[in-house]
Amino acid sequence: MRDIAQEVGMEAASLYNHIKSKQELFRELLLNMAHLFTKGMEEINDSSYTPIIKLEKLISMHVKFAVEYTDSISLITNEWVHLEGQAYDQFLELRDTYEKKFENIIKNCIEQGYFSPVNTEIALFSILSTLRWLYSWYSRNKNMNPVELEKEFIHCLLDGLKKK
Amino acid sequence: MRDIAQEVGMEAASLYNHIKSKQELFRELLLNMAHLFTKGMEEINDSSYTPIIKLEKLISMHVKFAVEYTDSISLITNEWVHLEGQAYDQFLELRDTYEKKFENIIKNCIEQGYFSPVNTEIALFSILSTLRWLYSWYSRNKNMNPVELEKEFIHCLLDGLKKK
DNA sequence: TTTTCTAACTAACAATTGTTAGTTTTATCC
DNA sequence: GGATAAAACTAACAATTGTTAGTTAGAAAA
Repeated sequence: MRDIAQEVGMEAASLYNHIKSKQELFRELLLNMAHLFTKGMEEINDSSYTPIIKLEKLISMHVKFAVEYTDSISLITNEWVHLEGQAYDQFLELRDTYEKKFENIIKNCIEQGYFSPVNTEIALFSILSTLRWLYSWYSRNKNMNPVELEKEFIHCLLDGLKKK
Repeated sequence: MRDIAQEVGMEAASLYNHIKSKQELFRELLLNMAHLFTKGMEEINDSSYTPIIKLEKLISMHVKFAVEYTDSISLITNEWVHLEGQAYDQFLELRDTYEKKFENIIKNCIEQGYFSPVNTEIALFSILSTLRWLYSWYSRNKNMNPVELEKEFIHCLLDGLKKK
């Protein structure tokens, strides 16, 4: 809290005029970010695009967030375990439904003949790991061009799954 | 330290008969794990296998470590930033040369016509992210069969890169 | 048995942590 | 200009942290 206070130019105690506790601040940051992902997923999932285009739009969203909210993404990726009480449960539920929807889109790609039949759980895991760690590679390598990045990802993550 | 002491059945102060400091213990755990990876990489890289087989062996190593040393892998993946002084520098150097060698093997795959020409930096990043996060999916899903896992990974991570 | 050494113990330290109580400053509105 | 509210401040608290000093138990060596 003293570090945060210094960063915004006040004493640690003064922060408590604006927040109720450190946990509240942390929870707010994390759940806001989680809801951003949830909202993005819903918009994409409810659209009428083909499942492949949906995947491309999801990848695009992850790249955008990694570049735009690098710090928050670092938080949500690494520190969510420190959420307490019902915030922890709520986060896990948001994450779970996000992943389920993501996997369903992959399943649709297979059903509709775009992808060859693969283990969707592993495909999901592979894609999500890459997207979730993107922020850390991006902060090591700020000269990566986001647009280029997005294009390469769509190629690299999806083309391998496509039917020949 | 009190938690660790309880886990091994003694008082926190007694730990200091065995270690010099918390940092030393932490450093020991982390750098040992880092050297395991380095050693594995060297053995594979110095072998006379084709670059594709080398990649398969690397994947196999990551899967094995994720299953065998789940906790240490969690440490090395998430907590390395808390290394101090020269241990920090040493870790970064080990990681850097590991990644460079990994990328070189991918480049060899392209040069020797196994892979279609891709951005090797992004391919490396994608593969490594997946392998590094494997431990966390494995601890969520202990019923994953390591042998099956390895096979699926080799398929999922490499086949997408191969020439048709 | 006596000595020695290892590894546990108790008690306490200093530093750091999130937080609260009470006070003063700053801006806003009548 | 005086009242009011918001937001900063100082000072301190209680809890937790890594660690040290000094002591004691237990096994091995003499």
